[in-house]
Amino acid sequence: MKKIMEILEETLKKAFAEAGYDERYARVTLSNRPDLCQFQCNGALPAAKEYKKAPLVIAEEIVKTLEEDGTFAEISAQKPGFINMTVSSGFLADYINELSKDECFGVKKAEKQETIVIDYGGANVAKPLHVGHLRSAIIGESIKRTAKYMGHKVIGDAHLGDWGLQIGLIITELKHRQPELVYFDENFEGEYPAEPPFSMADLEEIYPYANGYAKEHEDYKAEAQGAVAELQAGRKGYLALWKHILNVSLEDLKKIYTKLNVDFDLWKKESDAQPYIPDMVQGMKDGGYAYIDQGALVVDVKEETDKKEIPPCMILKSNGATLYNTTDLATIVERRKLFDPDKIIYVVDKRQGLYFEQVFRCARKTKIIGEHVDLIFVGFGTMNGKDGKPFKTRDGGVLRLEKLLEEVTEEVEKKMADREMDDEARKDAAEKIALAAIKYGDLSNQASKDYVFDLERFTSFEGNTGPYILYTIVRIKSLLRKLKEQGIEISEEQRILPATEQTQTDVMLALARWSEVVETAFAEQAPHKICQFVYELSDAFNKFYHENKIVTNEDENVRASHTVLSTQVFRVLECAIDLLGLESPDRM
RNA sequence: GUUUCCGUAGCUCAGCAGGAUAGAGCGACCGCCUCCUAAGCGGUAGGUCGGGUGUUCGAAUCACCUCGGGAACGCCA
Repeated sequence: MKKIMEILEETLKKAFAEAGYDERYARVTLSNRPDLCQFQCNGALPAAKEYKKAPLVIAEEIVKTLEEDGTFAEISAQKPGFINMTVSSGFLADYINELSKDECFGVKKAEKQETIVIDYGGANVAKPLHVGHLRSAIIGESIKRTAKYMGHKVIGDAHLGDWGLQIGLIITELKHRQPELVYFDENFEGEYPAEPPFSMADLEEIYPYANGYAKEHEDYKAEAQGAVAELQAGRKGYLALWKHILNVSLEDLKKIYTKLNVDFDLWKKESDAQPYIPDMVQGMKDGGYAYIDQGALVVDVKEETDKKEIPPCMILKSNGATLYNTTDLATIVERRKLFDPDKIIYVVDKRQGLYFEQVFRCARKTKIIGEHVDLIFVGFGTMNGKDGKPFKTRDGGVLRLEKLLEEVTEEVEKKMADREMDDEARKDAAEKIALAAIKYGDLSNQASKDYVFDLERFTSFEGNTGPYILYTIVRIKSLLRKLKEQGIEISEEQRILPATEQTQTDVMLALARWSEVVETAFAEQAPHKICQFVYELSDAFNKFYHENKIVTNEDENVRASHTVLSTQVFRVLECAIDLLGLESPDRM
């Protein structure tokens, strides 16, 4: 289905053409003066220059040809040369009724289905998820859902970090603590134990300790790096330990991601790309791209047009070990082989921007990825505390994601204390509201910017927050439930009547924007645009709700019409929050 | 040092393919429940869009400069 603005634009184009002007001037936008009109066209202003006429004269000519058009309740030429348009309530009602029949409420499925890999996990094994992983998960999940909704074939990959220095650190620390373990006996020939020699809790303690220690002790760090190299070279005992670490962590990670309503289609790990490395590296050497510099194997990626110095992309460290770059490049090889994607989207901390630029350039230069494949870096900002500095716990430590969820849920439960609900429903609602508070608080900001995590504000049930959105949905659910209780059935054929007052018109105009919002949110990887829309629609609906009796309306036709309109709002809101990765409770 | 991002109301943020009086929310103040969830709705106050110059009929939006803050800049990921 065409968007409402496309319809208006076509109408205007005809008018421009008829009046002898280029139809490219007929661009229609939302009005920035809603007090005057709903839509506007500013084309007469630039056209004035080309045709050497006063803009207002042009605008008037256009308006004249459209005055009788039933689309508009009002169309007029204003001051410098604006064309102001307000559509007729009949046209709007017809339009919304048509949209209602559409499966996706007007969203056009992509004409060409693309295969898109979205890399948005980045969690490291052996490290508990902390708030730093939150953004990647939340934003990536939303982008993934939006892409799927647009009809693309999307593969969300957790892409766990299981092959880097952190494993070396853990192995080293274990070796120091329990040198007697068979994993460290190079002459050991038997089967390694099936049970891991540590629990997740152990790992959570070991890693930060080892990491801190390595920062202060060069030799210890060197030992850890050596362990990584040995692991990568295939030392059996280390491989066995690595497997244990992986298994223990994976279970924990899956649990928490489930709680976050984040589900990956694929749980690939850095190590999975290892088999692709030898050939890839060989190819880079054979192709004459890679050379040895200061002992390390690198590929130059700087370009003539660069304003800044782009360092070469390192492929192998001077000790022969692979690193992040190697793995990421090999992962591209792997993804190409397994999925032949049209696009790979990386949802990563924006501080890695330069790094990914290097990797992307290297991938293209060495031809491990074709020109037609889009490599997209979606860099997100830092989540800060109220002090404007990176989010920390009160004692300065990193806050575990689980803990954060708990705290927010508790906060919500506190606020729900006076609600009359049974415990199970309350718990369910509190969890959904808490998640909405966190996710909406995050997603409503532009991803690339830092933002302030404010528990008070996010869990507040007022204003532009997740809870407010859920509340709006719950209100509609409640309405529909009431209707059912009273045995009132609304036929599927029931149409929405033309609006008789402003709040209804506003709801309908908001609904009409859905398709455009989803499409831009997808094209720009901008979930915050969905949030903005969701808020505006909720706001419009709450005003409408306040002004109108729906279930209790005396006029049967109006009641039916209002109910259908509410149902459509409900449909769109549910769909929208699903794209954000939220769920609404039945009551709250 | 180089590069880059950001600076919009007291606070948190939208707006930025240039267009009319720059929008929300929170906070402050004032109102609205015999009526479908008041977790709602209405209203008031609050801004030289960091500063400057330029391009333009027109700049929060584009260019340049400047101030302030963050970040990145080969053997971490």
